[in-house]
Amino acid sequence: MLRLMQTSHEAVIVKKRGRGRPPKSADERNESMRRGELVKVAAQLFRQRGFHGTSTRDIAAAAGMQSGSIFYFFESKEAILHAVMQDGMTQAAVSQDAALQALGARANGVERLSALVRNHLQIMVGGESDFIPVMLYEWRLLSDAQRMEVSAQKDAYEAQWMPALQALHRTGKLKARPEIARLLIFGALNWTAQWFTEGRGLTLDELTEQALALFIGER
Amino acid sequence: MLRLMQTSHEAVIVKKRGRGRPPKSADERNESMRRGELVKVAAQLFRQRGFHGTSTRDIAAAAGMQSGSIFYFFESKEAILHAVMQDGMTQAAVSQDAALQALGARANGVERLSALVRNHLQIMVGGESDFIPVMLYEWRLLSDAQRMEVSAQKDAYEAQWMPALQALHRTGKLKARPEIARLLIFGALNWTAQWFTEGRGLTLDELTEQALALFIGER
DNA sequence: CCTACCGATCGGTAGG
DNA sequence: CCTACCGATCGGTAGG
Repeated sequence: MLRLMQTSHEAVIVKKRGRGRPPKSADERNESMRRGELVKVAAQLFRQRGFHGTSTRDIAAAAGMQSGSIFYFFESKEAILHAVMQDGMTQAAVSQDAALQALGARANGVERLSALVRNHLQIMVGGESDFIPVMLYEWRLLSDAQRMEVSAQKDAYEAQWMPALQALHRTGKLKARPEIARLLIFGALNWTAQWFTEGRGLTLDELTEQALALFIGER
Repeated sequence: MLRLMQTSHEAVIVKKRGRGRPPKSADERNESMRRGELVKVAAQLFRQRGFHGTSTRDIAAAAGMQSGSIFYFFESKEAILHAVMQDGMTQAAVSQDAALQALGARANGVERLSALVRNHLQIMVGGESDFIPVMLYEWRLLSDAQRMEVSAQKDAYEAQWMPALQALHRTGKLKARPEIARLLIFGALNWTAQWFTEGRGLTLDELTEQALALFIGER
């Protein structure tokens, strides 16, 4: 796990595939690609069957590997779950940043909340990503240290909702306290993963519209 | 599983512990009590550690039995989960009926929704029952037949919300369509199991108040 | 209900 | 990355 590198003046301990060093060689590029594929198929399986309902053999087979090979890329099954959640939160943050950027600085509270709700629903039920649903429903399986890491990403993601909610509260369109509203709203949106199927009676835009109507009485 | 009883004129097949026959003898009373205890401790463990995170040995130990003895009462681990959900829905329905009865017939939409929200939150986070949280988060682990049975109970429970939501929609206090509002509202309330801890900053009544404020702009 | 046990599966590892 | 394998755990059962 640790590699000892001898330089002219000192001994330096470098973590394999550590954060600070971008992949360089062709080998390393391939390795990180395969790793990413594993995370992706694991996310799909975890979403469909749950973490405990998916064996490491299932993941390996779905990625076209032998069962033991997974542990060349991850030190444990739990580490795969952690990676799924980290990648998912990173994706979600990127997507949310883009949605807010597209709005411009002069957007009002209704427009901002509308964009945030729409983006979050897209992630939850849009079928493009399995990461967030897994994160939400397998949360407790992480170790304390892992949970703290992902929590930090989640907190940053959710914090971006507060300006919009506070603005809406000030103008009287949101009657609940912004902090509590945030928690209840995320509940309502996250739960859609349980019942919403795209194209069955309700489109994503209509769902967004109904959610806005429920929370602030307009869209 | 089946017991053959010989009467004077015919052979009758009677299901052991079938629905139609209430327990009679002292043995049967004890047996159904022990069964109920098992369901209760299983609900606690399932809520804390999840279905897959709980072994049948854990359940047996918590009930003061040997590991094999559980299968005298239940034919499988899955059957215990099913029983947890059935008992939970039955409890929830009783509690909800009582809450609605207490209101009287002249209650308006706001009062009705308020009572329903308060009762549901009480079940979710009140600490008295572990059944509903288990039901909501381990839903997909049931077999199709089991899920259909519990679904019927759940549908009846949720149907009782519709008159209140429709009345509020008519008077313009609820802006979203009642059917979609119901789904989003249950999401918001069910999700509280993830973040709400009684007595930490927010009481159950305050939470009810905030939820009502969010959904219909008043309490 | 208990005792004693089985077969299957699972996460993970050594060595290449 | 693969092969070959291990120890632990698990749901469930036979027989009393």
